Amino acid sequence: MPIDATSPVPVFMQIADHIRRSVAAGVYKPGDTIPSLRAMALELVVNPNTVQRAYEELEREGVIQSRRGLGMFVTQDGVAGARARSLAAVQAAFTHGARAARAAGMSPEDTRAAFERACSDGQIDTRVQP
Amino acid sequence: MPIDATSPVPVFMQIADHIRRSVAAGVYKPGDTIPSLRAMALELVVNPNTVQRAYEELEREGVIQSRRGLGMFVTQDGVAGARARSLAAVQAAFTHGARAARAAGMSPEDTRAAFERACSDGQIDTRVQP
Amino acid sequence: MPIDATSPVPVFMQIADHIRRSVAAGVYKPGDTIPSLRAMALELVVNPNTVQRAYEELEREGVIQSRRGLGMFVTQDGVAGARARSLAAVQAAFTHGARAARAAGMSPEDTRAAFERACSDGQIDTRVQP
Amino acid sequence: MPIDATSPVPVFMQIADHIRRSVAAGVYKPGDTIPSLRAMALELVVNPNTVQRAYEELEREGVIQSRRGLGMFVTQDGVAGARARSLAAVQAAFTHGARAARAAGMSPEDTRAAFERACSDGQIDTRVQP
DNA sequence: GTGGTCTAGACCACA
DNA sequence: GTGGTCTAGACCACG
Repeated sequence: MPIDATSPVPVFMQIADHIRRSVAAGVYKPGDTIPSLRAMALELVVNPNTVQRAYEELEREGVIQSRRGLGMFVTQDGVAGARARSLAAVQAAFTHGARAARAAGMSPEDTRAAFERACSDGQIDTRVQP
Repeated sequence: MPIDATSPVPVFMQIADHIRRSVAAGVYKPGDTIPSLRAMALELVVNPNTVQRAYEELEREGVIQSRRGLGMFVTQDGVAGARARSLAAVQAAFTHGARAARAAGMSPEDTRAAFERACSDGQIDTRVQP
Repeated sequence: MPIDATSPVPVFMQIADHIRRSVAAGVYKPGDTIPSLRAMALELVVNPNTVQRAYEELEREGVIQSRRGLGMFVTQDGVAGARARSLAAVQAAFTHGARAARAAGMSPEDTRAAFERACSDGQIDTRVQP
Repeated sequence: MPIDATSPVPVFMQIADHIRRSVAAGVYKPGDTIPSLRAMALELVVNPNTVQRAYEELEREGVIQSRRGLGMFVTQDGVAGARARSLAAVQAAFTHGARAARAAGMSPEDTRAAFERACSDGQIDTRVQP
């Protein structure tokens, strides 16, 4: 996963978003464990505290559950929530883009063209490496 | 303009984005003045210093030029830059959305549907009131 | 005279400096009048209030004296002060440059070379047009 | 470093100039951190926000790079820029002095003498205390 | 009235 | 501890 440290959106949110999407996509299924705090921190070259905050966030949402000494497990009923939040995030991104396009005076055609371009670019595989 | 204080993207950037888009859309033309620091601050219910930061950014980009005692003026050749940056921002939003959709396991059809929904929602007029 | 509106040094000071130097150089001699407030403002494309502040500054220094309805006159004993202040300003500029050069790790040779270049560039005539 | 609050050049610019020169001189090398916002603010008896503005400017110039929670780091390729800007500033100071000298009617000999005096005065060590 | 700088002090994100 | 954003309110330069 690409972490953008310069982005205004906090790193811990980027991590949480990523896990949430992975759960929504079925990369991690209910009962699976997600990568350990330290493993994740090493992989992303990020402070463990930052990963911790992301995991806390997901636990609060009920997507994962910690079992001391065993790791973080994807819950049975958290998948629906993860899916809902992920779709909402996608919708929010598109809505934001559409509004910005309109505010900038872009024609509907150009806006649609930008979307098509985004779909091609989006083919870049962002799957997690387990 | 709607300012979202809870957004991870700083308020001053939201303001700068807004003005940039307005310039790109031709709401403010070269030679025009944009709303004064204090007027903008009052309208957005934000501290004047925050507006100032936004205006500084735009001045650095060459979109506007300050004249002490007179106001901030849209430059002749800053419009192209404003346009370019605005379009890039739109593209970035769509690309981000598309990537997130793919990462969440959304089908191309659902992704496209989300975009269409965004276009309808985007019709909300976000023009500035001068 | 070239006025730099973007400079951090206030416009009124730039004007005062210029007049002071002109007096020091003998362009305006004791008993002469300097250009009227409005003439100066028109020539420099500056607000009359700004010129006024410059003239006030010079009057406070004793370089000029206003005679109502007649204009601003260079005083007999103000010339020495104008000269002293102008020389001090020159000295200050060089000292500032020398310190900056040293702080930037420039060699004495390079520093001297920069000065020589400045002398060549300085030949640009900056005399007032009466 | 001496901060002159009465100078027409803003304090934050004085700070940025100082750091830029230090980087140009090799006091801070690529990969080094410069003093923290708060440390600098304490040392200069200045508000942290003021230091921040200076650091922002340097980051925009590419001289330093911020890492949240870690500090501000001198970049690999920002040193050249810092050097170039610093030399340009020295040149500007000398040119300004030379022009002022000429406008004040100083002889080339006196001008040169003023420069020599500046060089002696400039020996004052303005290195930062880390 | 305009923009520009500075301070004091708050809260947040990150290590 | 680090940097980053925001507020409230001050003073200055300019028109």
